[in-house]
Order: sequence, then C-alpha cells, then structure tokens
Amino acid sequence: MTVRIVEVEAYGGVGEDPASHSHRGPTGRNTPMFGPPGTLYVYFTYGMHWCANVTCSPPGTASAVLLRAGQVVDGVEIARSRRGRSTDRDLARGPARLAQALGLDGAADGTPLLDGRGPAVLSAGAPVDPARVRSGPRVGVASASDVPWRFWIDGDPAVSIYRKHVPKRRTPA
DNA sequence: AGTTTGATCGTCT
DNA sequence: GACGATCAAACTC
Repeated sequence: MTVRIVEVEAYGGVGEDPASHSHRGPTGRNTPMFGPPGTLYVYFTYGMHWCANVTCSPPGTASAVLLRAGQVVDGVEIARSRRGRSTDRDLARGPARLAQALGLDGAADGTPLLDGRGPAVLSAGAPVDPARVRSGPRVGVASASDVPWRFWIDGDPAVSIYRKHVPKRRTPA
C-alpha cells in the first residue's frame, strides 16, 4: 500500500530539544535515533500505540521527524483491514493511526527506509507547493510548545487536528 | 456535534 | 513507581 505523508513534526537531538526522546542522550529505546539517516524509529507509547519516525541527521545527532499523518493513496483495503472500520480520511490521520495503517510496530524499529530492505520504503512523491506548507507548534508535547516544528499541508483533509498537550489525568486518590 | 475520560504497558528515574 | 510525541468510546448539550 502507499501513503502520502501530509503532516510531520521535527525533533531535535541531545540537549537541544526537551521534547525529543533523544534529549537526554541514548537510551535503550531511542537507539535507532542515533543511527544513520533514513532509519525508521518506531516507539511504543500510551501502552497501546506505535508511532513512526524517520531519522534525518548523521549518526550521533539523533534528530528525527515524526510522521504524524498521511493520506492512503493506494491499497485502501489493506489499510482498512489493519485499522478496522474507519473513514478513508481517518485511516492514517494521526501518528499511531498512520503506523498502524502501514503495519509498523516494534519489529520495524531500526530498519532502513531507503534501500528497500526494510518493511517500509520512503520515497519522494509529487512536489508540494511551498505556499501550502504551514508550520506551527507541535501536538501532544508538554515542553517547547513555542517551537513551531510541526509542518503540514494546508487544506489537506488527512491532516490531524488535535488538541494541545493534555496534562495527565489519572484519578488521584 | 463537541467534550471528556478510560485504556494499557514499556521505558526511564 | 510514574508517565507518555495517542486513540476511540461514552456522555452531555
């Protein structure tokens, strides 16, 4: 199947981005972030969701791009079979949804995206008019909400519209 | 239709 | 032991 990415978020490296998993340096989970560019970094969160990132800087730098949303342009049936009932628009609308639609999970963590040897392949699609690319604060991130490192294609229906970071709300005693 | 809350577990302190 | 780069379902208006 094929998905056209329409929304992403950038995450910096060690010490330069409090919101990044790599901020505190290498750990067991974020190891792939320190790998070569074009590496897939898939992490598990909230006890039930996978999110996919693409590393984009030389080894050791650990900056990456979170794939936040995409539009299923081919293989809708496959995506639907993985995601269950959902509108076409919602199949990959959101980080965890996108990962699920692509069938990415822990097994895909650390695999290459550019040489075709991994479960997924990243390739350049049709150019997008720069005027339609917008940027703003990242979603679901507690810190550094003033850094406009979220980018999306304006007007695209598959772009996720989500609330800001919600403080934890586990029923206190 | 809009808003709020519950689910669920790996990873880090 | 606590929290998290979220989603979906339930409830209220």
